Amino acid sequence: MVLVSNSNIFTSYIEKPTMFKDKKTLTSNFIPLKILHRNNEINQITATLAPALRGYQPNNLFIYGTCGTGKTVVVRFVFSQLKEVAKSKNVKTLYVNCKLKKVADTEYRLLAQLIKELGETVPDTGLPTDVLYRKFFEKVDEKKQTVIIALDEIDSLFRKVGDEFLYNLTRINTELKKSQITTIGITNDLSFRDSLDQRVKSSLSEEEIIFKPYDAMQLKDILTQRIKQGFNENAVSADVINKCAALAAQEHGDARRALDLLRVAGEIAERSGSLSINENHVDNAEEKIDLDRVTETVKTQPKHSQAVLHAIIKLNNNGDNGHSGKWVDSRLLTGDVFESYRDICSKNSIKALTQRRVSDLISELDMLGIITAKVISKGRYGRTREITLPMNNSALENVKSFLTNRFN
DNA sequence: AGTCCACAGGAAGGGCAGGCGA
DNA sequence: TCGCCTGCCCTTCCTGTGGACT
Repeated sequence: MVLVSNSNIFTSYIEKPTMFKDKKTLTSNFIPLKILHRNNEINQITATLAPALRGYQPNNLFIYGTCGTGKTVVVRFVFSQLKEVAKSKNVKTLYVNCKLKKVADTEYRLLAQLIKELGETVPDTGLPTDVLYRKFFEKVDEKKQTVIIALDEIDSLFRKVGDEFLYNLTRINTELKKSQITTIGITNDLSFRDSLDQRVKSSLSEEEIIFKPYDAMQLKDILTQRIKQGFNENAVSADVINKCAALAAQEHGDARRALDLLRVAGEIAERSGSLSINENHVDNAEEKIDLDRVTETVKTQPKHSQAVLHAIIKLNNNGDNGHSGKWVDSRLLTGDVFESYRDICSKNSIKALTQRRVSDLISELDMLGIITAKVISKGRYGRTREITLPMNNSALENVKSFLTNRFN
């Protein structure tokens, strides 16, 4: 073995000048001291939760708003403020993201997570759910207190396990002797409320707040605020801020997207040896974010999902769906994808799943945004899904080369 | 108006891995 | 060790569906 140099391989990285002052301020989970353009929403949530400080039970609250409209950051900000004042007032706040896989994506895991937040641990599996409910009740009811639970991305848990857990949570107060619980549901899905059971709907939506998307000017303000904390002076020009804000405004006023663009553009610029960001870096960042998202999602999918996607890409490439029926066109349909998938499985000595299961895998790929699958009817030639690939060329090439290496 | 197709998608349940308490 | 519980992934069985065709 030959040592190239005596100095540590990371020395040059540490010594290199950087444009970042504090990179964590450019991430979406950073809570700034002042939240811009959300005064009304903060005031409404504060007014809803304030009775807890006088020992009354606050109303349950439902918060709606598309991605990156500040719902989570506002709730966490209000919680942090509440905690400051409520130190001796027996108010406890719990925040759980129901979309976090293996953390709170089932009724059992959600309860386990809530119990953990209250300072006790339960096994990851093995206990009956009613035992967990009892443990949770006991822990909450240990002393006179108001517990406020924020359930972020509550719709994804609902889709998986139904609304029984919401019903239980909203009815829990009748079981408690000393304490009381308030639930805050947070969701991106504006139609979610309609899918709830009437009894859950009425008790959970005692108060409702809708977060509107940010416009380009508001996004500019938010970026400017974060740039002051996150970047050195002169690292980001006004043109770059405008561009990031405009791109994110096109994406339904998504502040998270704007911050990601800025941070990734900064990383790209720094790697190319620059100490400031230009508009090209932002373009590259936009492409990189999409590319990373798609390829990372594909790489983490189970083997059969990857095989289904491989089948779709292969058929899409051929421009020929291979079906021989009367209905002749170039659209990809479930039946053709299933045939191609079976072919891939047999070539790779994998036991193929049933069409019913493959149908679910296609739905899952659709939900992840990797493909789009629309149910169509072809009259007497049946009902099926029409599948298309919305990926851009570079993402498609990346995914294709990964899947070609993986399967024969 | 009735028939027919090719699925979609709901419901029920099997099999497996893993934890807990007796 | 055993019985019972869980989550997860999957199959089997079934009903429902929209629109072209007869």
